[in-house]
Amino acid sequence: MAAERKGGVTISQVAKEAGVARSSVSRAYTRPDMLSPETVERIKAAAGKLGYVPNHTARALSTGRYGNVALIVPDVANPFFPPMIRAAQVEADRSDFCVFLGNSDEDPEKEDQLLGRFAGQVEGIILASPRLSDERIAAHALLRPLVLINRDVKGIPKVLIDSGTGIAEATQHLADFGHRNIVYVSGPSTSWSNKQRRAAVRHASKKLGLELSFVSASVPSFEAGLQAVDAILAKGATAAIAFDDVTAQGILAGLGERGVSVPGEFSVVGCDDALGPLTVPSLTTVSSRSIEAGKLAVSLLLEVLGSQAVRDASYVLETHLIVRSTTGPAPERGQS
Amino acid sequence: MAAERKGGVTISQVAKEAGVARSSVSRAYTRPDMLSPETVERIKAAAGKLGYVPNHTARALSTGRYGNVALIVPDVANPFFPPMIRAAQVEADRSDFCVFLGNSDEDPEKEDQLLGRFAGQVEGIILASPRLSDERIAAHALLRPLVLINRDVKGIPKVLIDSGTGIAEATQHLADFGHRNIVYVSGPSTSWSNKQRRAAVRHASKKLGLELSFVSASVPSFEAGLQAVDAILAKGATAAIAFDDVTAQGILAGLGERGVSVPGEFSVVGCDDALGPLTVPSLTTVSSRSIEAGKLAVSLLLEVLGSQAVRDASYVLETHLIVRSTTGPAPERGQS
DNA sequence: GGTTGACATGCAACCGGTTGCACAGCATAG
DNA sequence: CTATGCTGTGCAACCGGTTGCATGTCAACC
Repeated sequence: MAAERKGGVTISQVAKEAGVARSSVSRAYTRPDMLSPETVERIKAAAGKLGYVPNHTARALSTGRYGNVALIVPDVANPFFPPMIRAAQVEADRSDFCVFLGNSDEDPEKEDQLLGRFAGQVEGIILASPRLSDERIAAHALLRPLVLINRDVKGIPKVLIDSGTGIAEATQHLADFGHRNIVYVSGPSTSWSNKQRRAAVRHASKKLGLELSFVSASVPSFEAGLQAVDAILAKGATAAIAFDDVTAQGILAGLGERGVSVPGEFSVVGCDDALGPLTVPSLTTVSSRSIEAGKLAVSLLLEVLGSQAVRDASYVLETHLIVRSTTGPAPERGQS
Repeated sequence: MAAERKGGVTISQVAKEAGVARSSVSRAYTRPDMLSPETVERIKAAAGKLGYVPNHTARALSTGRYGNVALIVPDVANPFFPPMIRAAQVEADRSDFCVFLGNSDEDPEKEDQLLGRFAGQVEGIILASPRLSDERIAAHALLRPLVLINRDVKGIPKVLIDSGTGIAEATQHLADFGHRNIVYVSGPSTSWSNKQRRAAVRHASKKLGLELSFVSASVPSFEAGLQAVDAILAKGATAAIAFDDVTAQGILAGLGERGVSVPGEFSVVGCDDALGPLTVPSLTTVSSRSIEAGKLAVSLLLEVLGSQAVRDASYVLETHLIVRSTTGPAPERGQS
């Protein structure tokens, strides 16, 4: 009722109103069992009357428990991340934690800055697909609990989405369709996922006797995919596996512009299933499990926070090929 | 260098190391002009040696300036929001603010909870497309600075994306193509944007003499769009304007399943330009300006924080139709 | 040469909670 | 009837900074 202007009703005001000591008010909230039921009642009544709400910040300062975690991603707007962010959010919520979100813009330095800015108001940090060096990551991990997503640094708990399995399936799928010459359109060089995917496609191609070339789209974006098309066609390939779905869509758009039909003349495979069946033609891609990764990362972090023990836990999530409509038989070879 | 175990190098440790008082260390960071240059230098050196980082929380407690803002959205994974979130993030960063992200899952109650949880550790809150009642919003606004996006509550600063202009253009566009019977597929009933769009399409249809019906997709999602298709076709319409792009994509997919060609037999218009030209066929839609909205909302909030004055400011961003490939001439009318 | 004022720094209170410890009151055991 | 222990509450220190005020120093001024 009594909507005091701005700011704050404090513990002292409640204490005075209820005729008890400040410490009793505090305990009424944190350890009510220490007080007689009547006292608790009286305090709660006074608090209600004044509209008292415990101050999160003050509590954090004296207990060291902030009730916050931070999640840092390279690009919020990349459709791979929102579902993950959402899942992390939900999971944190279940334990009454708040989530700070950081966007590094694919920039390692920015990532470092954010890490610093968040420090001191979070209990732990989740770094998703970090672009930072192993050394810096290890340094930060020394200062506070850290969980990685899609990055493998020794001694730090992590959740890895193993796109290798899915990529291998994709390569096999293309080979089955008779493609002999394919391209892998790679993503950020500092991305663990990119390294993993690149290695997987190389390994599978070798095993299957496919000719493989690489084209680089340093940033995973629609535009980068679009711009990669000329280079891709120049390699004489009949199919491409892209670092991610967004890049793949760019490639599709570029092929369309050049009158190359998909999947008739050229096949495209994405990765991360970030767009779902939402596009037409729907994209053949590799499942990502980013939702599980987000959820898992938070619960892993909270677990680490609970038991000081810095468990060097790793969760690995396997992926699989999802065949939709952008892959088909290799075209008959007219000329070289 | 000296990587002290966990937690924190404090101001006191730095003070001892540098041989000065705690207050001087504090001032070396907040008001260096009050100290002699040499002292500042000596303190910074000591701080560097110890690896001192000012504690955000402690500072917030004593100054009341938290350096945090919260952004609450109904669904992070809805592609309309990520670009907005990103823009808000970037803008906040420019002023050294951190961003809490909240996801309400389209649930008013959850929204209320989040508002409560964030209170006490943020200086201000941005509510994007809130599903909460006007009363609750006004109540929260009384307690702390609040900025709304796509919601119009009297006396509260806001950024509105006026999709009305774009929707009117879209209706005109369909009429020009000879469509006489159209459907508006509406979104969440508590959404201000939905009300606005609904009103705009109604108004424009009336003016142009079009027959208009409504189909409801209570939640804006691909599935909801998919499920709305039967109802849409039952209305005998030749074109649909959807509440947003995601719903529109669902409609497109549903039409595809039923063998209805777009734009040959049926035209579809989305709203928000959330997907860009990313899809094939690319979606005719209404621009959203969500990036500007996110940026503007943050700068407006920071401005309100700067000058206590609760400016009842409103920014209105006009929108326009973006014609792509999902609209075309109305089909010849074979039968009724 | 004593006064004045600017400047640099230290002291101590404060922000709003939490928590170890002391203490009073009362019941039970010896 | 005193020793013992438990329970409920208050006191005061502490978390890590910020900030108003007091103090000491030194140069400039009359």
